[in-house]
Amino acid sequence: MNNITCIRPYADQVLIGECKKKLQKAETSFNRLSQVLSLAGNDVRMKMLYLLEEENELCVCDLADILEMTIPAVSQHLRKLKDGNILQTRRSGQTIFYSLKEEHLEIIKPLFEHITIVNRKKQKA
Amino acid sequence: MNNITCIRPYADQVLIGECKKKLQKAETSFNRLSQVLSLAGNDVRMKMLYLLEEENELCVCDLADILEMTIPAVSQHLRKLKDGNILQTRRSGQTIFYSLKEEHLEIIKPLFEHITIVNRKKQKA
DNA sequence: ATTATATTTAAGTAATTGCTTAAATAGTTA
DNA sequence: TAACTATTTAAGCAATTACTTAAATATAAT
Repeated sequence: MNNITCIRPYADQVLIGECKKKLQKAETSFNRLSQVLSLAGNDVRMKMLYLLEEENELCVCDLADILEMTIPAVSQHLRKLKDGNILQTRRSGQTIFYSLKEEHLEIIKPLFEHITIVNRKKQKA
Repeated sequence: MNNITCIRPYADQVLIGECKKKLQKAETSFNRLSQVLSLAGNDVRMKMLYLLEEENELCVCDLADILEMTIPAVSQHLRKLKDGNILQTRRSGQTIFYSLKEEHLEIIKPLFEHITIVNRKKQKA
């Protein structure tokens, strides 16, 4: 029962109490936000989201070709994004097209502004 | 050698090529972004960032009290955020204060706009 | 020096992640 | 119906995550 709280006497209990209250009040927001970010916080899924933003919709095969990944691997990432209400699907025959969904778009979209397309000139040493 | 690529003949090779190129050019951005987001995409760390945004700086003990977590647990989260260049430290005696760092602030800060402090009246049913 | 406080580090562990390969679904075409 | 294409699902596994407890550092106070 040692590491659980701090013992320092000068702790600002008022501050701590207020902070706790703030967290409590926004509990739902934190859950939602961190859940969306944990989905976007993966290299592959980040790329998927970016591609879908650019191309509007893509099928599983397209994404597998572009990302040079296995179909099941791609499918499983897409499933997560769909479960997280970030993507939606449209079926056309046997092809399933994925696209960004409205729901969490206001979180996702601004992130793309931080993607800088760098035209680097690779120099062979 | 079956699941690796799609076999469909109607694949738009031009589109796929262009998409690949886009990804390549922004490779560094994707890495940086998804790395920052993976750090923020955790309930505890999201709360830490929010608290530091609100209070400017807090010590490890404060955060442990507020989050009702063990000191080492808090310390280890803080370390990750510091390693990711999201936080910085200031020492005052034996106390170490953590605060948000400039570097990735333009990614982190807009996220807090999605944290709504709801003053919900809990109704007992 | 000794003791106390604040923090970090390390070792261990259960749970989660992201892939792999193989099998199951589902719609299409012959 | 049978064969084919697109996708999902399932099982297995190595790597990572987030915690726990115990020990190590480092500064401060006696």
